[in-house]
Amino acid sequence: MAHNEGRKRDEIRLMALDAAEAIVATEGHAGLSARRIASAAGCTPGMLYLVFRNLGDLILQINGRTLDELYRHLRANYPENPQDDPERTLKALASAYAAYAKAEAPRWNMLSELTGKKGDIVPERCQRKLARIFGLAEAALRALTGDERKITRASHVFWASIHGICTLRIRQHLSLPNEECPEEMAAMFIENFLRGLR
Amino acid sequence: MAHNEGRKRDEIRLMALDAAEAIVATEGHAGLSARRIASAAGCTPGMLYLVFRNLGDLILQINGRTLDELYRHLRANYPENPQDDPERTLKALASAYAAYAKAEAPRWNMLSELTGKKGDIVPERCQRKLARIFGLAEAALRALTGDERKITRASHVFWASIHGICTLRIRQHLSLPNEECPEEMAAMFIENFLRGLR
DNA sequence: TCGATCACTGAACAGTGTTCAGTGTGTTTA
DNA sequence: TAAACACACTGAACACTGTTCAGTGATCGA
Repeated sequence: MAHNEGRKRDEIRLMALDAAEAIVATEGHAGLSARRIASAAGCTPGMLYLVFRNLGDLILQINGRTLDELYRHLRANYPENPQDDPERTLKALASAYAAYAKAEAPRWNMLSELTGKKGDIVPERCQRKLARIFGLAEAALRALTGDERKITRASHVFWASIHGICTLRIRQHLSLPNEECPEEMAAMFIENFLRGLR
Repeated sequence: MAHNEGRKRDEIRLMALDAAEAIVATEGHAGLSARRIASAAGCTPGMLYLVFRNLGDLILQINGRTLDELYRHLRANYPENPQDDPERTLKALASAYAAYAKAEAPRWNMLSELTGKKGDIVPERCQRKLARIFGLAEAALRALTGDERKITRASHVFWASIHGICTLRIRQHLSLPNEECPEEMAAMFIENFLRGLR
């Protein structure tokens, strides 16, 4: 029993995460509720609390899977030799990021909302998933300088900017003219930022 | 009566907004609730719904006041002749923005969360408040080129990046090394972005 | 003073996250 | 085989949430 227990719990965990992701995909983050997740996953609300610390924990685990999916998506559009043409590489990353954010808007939005409501720092596991994504830009930037600290900082600036640009457009804080799509803004950022770095 | 009505309603509106802002400042966005706002503002929950369409509307109005406050804060650290030294101007804006975001973190966070939950587009009034803030950067960028479209796009990129950088740090998605403060990241961004533009 | 009006109330509704006494099944022991 | 135990699981209950609206009571004009 003791060793079955773990397996069953993990099955429920996965069923709940799948169910929750499906709800988020169709109704957005607001559609999530313990009772709805439980009924979609074929279990009771109480059971969720044997598997997750609370709903925030469940959302955090979805975010973890989103980061995995995002990484796979970025890798799929990643050149073989990122250092050969850093500008091309960064543009490819930005473009793939924007495409993912647009296609999976509710999931992507959830990454920023509720990232550990109260003092709950982002767990180490997620930090590592993020570091892996950051690393994709670092590899390209390494072609420009040997200064590792500069590379790290530049990749932080790069991702923060790309994320900011997508936020501006996709959450529609603004009604910008149509030609101001994330890709064009990202292109302007990358071209000038890299020209400055060189 | 009919003309008193308006005044009283507006008084209640202001009391409610003040009360809600106080709650947000001490307990964050999660501390807001119709009953708590009402009791702090000295009215009943039902009354809030005579003054606001719903809580989202109330939050939107707080966001409007936050944008006003932010604009005043940015103006206070704005050089007389922004075009004389664009880099200095943009750095001052970024620094002031980061300082505000840090000092008023809960209010600032609310700007991104819940920006019109469901199809509620950001109202025109807020759009104009935002445009006014964007304009501060545009004035500095005008020293570099006469192409108005380029200026507009560059200011969008500028604000998106600065916002992204602050998001990265203040929401603590990441445990970056301590020396990676928003100011330093913003400085790297501005220096290279401007060097590229010139 | 009477009547009408209407601003305002607060109980009620349908939902929320979360807990935990109780149930029923499965396993181990005598 | 029968009894005792263990424990995974349930779902009713608690204290909240946003929102509504029938009813109340004060204010105003006649």
